[in-house]
Amino acid sequence: MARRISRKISNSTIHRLSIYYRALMGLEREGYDTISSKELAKREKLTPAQVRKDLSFFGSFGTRGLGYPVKELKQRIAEILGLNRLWNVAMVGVGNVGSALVSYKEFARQGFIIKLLFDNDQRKIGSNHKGIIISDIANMKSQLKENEITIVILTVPASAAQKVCDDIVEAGVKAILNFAPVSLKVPDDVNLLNENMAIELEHLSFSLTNRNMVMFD
Amino acid sequence: MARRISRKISNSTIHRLSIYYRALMGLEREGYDTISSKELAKREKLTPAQVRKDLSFFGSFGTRGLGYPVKELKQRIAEILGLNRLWNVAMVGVGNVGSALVSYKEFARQGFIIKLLFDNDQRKIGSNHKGIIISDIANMKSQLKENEITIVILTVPASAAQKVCDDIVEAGVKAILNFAPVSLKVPDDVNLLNENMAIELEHLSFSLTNRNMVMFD
DNA sequence: GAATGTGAAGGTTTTCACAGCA
DNA sequence: TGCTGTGAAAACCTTCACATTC
Repeated sequence: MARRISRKISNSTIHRLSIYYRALMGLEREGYDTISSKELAKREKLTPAQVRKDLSFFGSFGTRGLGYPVKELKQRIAEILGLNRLWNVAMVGVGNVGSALVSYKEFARQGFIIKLLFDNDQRKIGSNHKGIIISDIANMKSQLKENEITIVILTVPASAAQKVCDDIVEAGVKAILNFAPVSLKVPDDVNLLNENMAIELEHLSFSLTNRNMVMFD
Repeated sequence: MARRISRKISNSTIHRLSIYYRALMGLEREGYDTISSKELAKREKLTPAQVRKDLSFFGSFGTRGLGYPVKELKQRIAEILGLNRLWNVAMVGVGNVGSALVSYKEFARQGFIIKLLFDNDQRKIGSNHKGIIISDIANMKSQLKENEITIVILTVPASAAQKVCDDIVEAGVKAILNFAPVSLKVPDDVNLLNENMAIELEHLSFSLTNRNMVMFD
């Protein structure tokens, strides 16, 4: 029986779990059977203690003196992250970003299956995009329910995002990945994550601009 | 004269600066002249103390009893983030993700101008993509230098990423936004940020899977 | 009165360091 | 011996609370 998690796991730990998972996929391909926290940390530019602490929240997967079994640890992290199953995903807004993400291989590889596409542009509705017919956003609510969609990727313009988001919430969806550059209001039981690629670039421009942080006064 | 920053600013603070910046753009459009930390925090689901503390690292921009002047604060944050100028950006790898990002409006709006596109696919090289000719990746190093590119967005397949990254570093570029799902090695003076949209989805699937975190043993 | 700016307190995350086990 | 697992310490980040200013 899977052990329940008894404390709040930090976002950083969850994020690193995804990083370990990818590293383990690579290690498996490279033929490793076991991996030490030291080596795993080195590859991902973390500390060995960090790796061990992160994993220890979920159980004891390693062997003292040896390290962690690559295949089993990978499988165990997949379980923790919920990747040992398929997730029905819908994409709302099939513009630039949306249409690129439909064919983003990394999603399908981890079990995120894009089942439905929605847009409000009459020219797009009914057309086939990478094997999926684009539906009218007017029918979204019922279709999200019928198709048991559990995750929505929101890629509509900022101005439309809150209204569309409200409909998604009303359809009972509890997880939204929002690409619109706007802060959305959702009930407490809905998981909303914001993704904004411009913000990452801004982080880079900050670093370049403030390259020499010198003591001044 | 711009005050130099005397301590290490945390990544979370930098990230929130981008959030404040977007909020201030909205407030300006809505006609606000001043905004209190309380109101700004409410809009972005933060605490007033957090807002004030973040801003205080960079100076005193507010007026006691009144709040912060929207226009000036926005301008000041733009300076801090390095958004009061243009950045020459190159995109390396014009596949699904890359080609979508070329027309991502949010980049140009913040001054990130995509000047060059590179790919290694002979069928793509020479073709015009949204007004930019796709160049042969074989000529990348010299062209990055000639065009004074300061930021590179890397959207090549994982298997090619490290080699391409090495060339980018050799061309003297100090900031890379990497979309390949692989951990890249760069020298200490190069700013590397990883962006992986699947990891965000995995965070959501973790939350859905571990929805009821119950004390157990 | 209202809201900033900021030391100090409180909380969270990371790192240390070592006991315990293969 | 080598490496995990983990309390305790250290570092870091957020919130509190209040003196200060408009």
